[in-house]
Formats: sequence, structure tokens, C-alpha cells
Amino acid sequence: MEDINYIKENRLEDTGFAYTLKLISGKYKMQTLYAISLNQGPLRYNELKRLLTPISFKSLANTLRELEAAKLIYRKEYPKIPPKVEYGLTKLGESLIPVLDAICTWGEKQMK
Amino acid sequence: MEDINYIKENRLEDTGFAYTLKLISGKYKMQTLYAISLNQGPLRYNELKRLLTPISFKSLANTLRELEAAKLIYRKEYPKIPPKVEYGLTKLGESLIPVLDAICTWGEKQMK
DNA sequence: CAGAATCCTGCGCGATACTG
DNA sequence: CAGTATCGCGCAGGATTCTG
Repeated sequence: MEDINYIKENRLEDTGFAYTLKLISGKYKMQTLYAISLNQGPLRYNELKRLLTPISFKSLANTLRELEAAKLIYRKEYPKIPPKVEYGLTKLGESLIPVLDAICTWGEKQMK
Repeated sequence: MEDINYIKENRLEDTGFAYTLKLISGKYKMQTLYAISLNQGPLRYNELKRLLTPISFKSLANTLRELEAAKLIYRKEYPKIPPKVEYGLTKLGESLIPVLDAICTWGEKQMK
């Protein structure tokens, strides 16, 4: 009944569904989160760049900034030469991984 | 180890994850599937148009065609005047709903 | 090494009009 | 009612260059 109302009242955009999509939609956001998860630990800027090939520097920077703003990843800077920056999942980001895993699992089933 | 290899070999794109995303990425694809699911039954063209506001006719037509090509929805035409066409979830499409539900649930938790 | 800055491009998507 | 056809554009994303 709740769901029915949502949809009847044309407010799909007020559901948690739309809320989540707003945070993770974009060409590389989910891939970025998933790459960090698969690595089982934080990744450096250039590692992400390589893993997300063919992403551009600009897209990567944007993606990381937006994910950080959404508190899904954290950015840790090591002030030294040469510079080193790591990106890892926050608790919030980790809580999203089961969802991404479900996406992966579903795909694996269909592939064979 | 499998996962590690995937990521080390820069083949995130060969995972089930990428496979799934290819089918459901696009501005309105997941929303379309979810709307049909929430309705607990097939929806007509104009109903979808309304529910997915502010989608355009062109985007809606494209979205429906691509989802149908991916066998996630079916199209049923009633040959009569006035025309009536229904779009519903296939078995494959239904199998994806738990994943979309997970996305919704996650969002609901964060909203409060 | 990790970006910022700049300029450029495609195309996903929208708006509108038309049709069986 | 359920779509196509046409035209046009914003903006996400790309390519390249520069810097602390």
C-alpha cells in the first residue's frame, strides 16, 4: 500500500531508490567503489586510473570528489615527496558493497 | 584470489558487475524496471510516461526498446482501437528486482 | 605522483510536431 | 493511445598541457 501510493502519487523520486541512485549514478562511480572493494584496501590515484581504464584524469578526479562528498570514500594524503594519496571506503561506502556484490552476482549468473 | 586477479589484470570489465551495468545503465532503465515492479503488474505506455516524469517520449521509447532487447521486459500489444500496449517484467527482469530492492532499502536507511 | 586548468566533442536526452 | 520523425542542445566526459 505504501509502495502503491508512492507510485500512484507519481513520487518515485522521493523513494530511497532515487536517493541511492543520485549518489552512485555516473559512468564510473559504482566501478570505482567496487574496484576499491575488490582490492580489499585503499587504492592510489594512479592505480584507480589504471583499473578504471579508459577513464580520463578529469573524470576520475570528478568521480572521486563526488564520492568523497557523499561520504562513500575517504581521501588520505601523505604529505611527502613524491606525493601519495589513498582512497578507501568509509563505513558508509562499505555498507553499499553488498548491493554492488548483488549486481555482480546477478551478472555472473547470466553470463554463462 | 580470483578477485585479486581480475583487478590486477585490469579486467574489471569482464566481471558480472560490468555485465549487469551494461544492461541497466542509462538514465531511466532502473527506474522503469522498478516502477513496473512496484505496480505489481504490467504498465501501459502512458502510465510509464507519467510515472517517469520528466522523461521524454523519445527516451521512454528507447528505454523500453533496450530493456526489451535485453529480455528484461516484454511488450504485449492489444490490436484494437484505441491501441493498448503493456510492458511487464519477464522472469529475467523479475530476477533483478531483489537487487533493485536492495538499492531502495539502502537509500531508505540513509534518508532518515 | 597527484592532480588542476583549459579547451573540445559526442551523444543522450529533450521539445515539438506528426501519424496509424 | 502509442508511438515515430526531426531538430537541436547541454553537459558529462575526453584529450592535452601544466604544476607543486
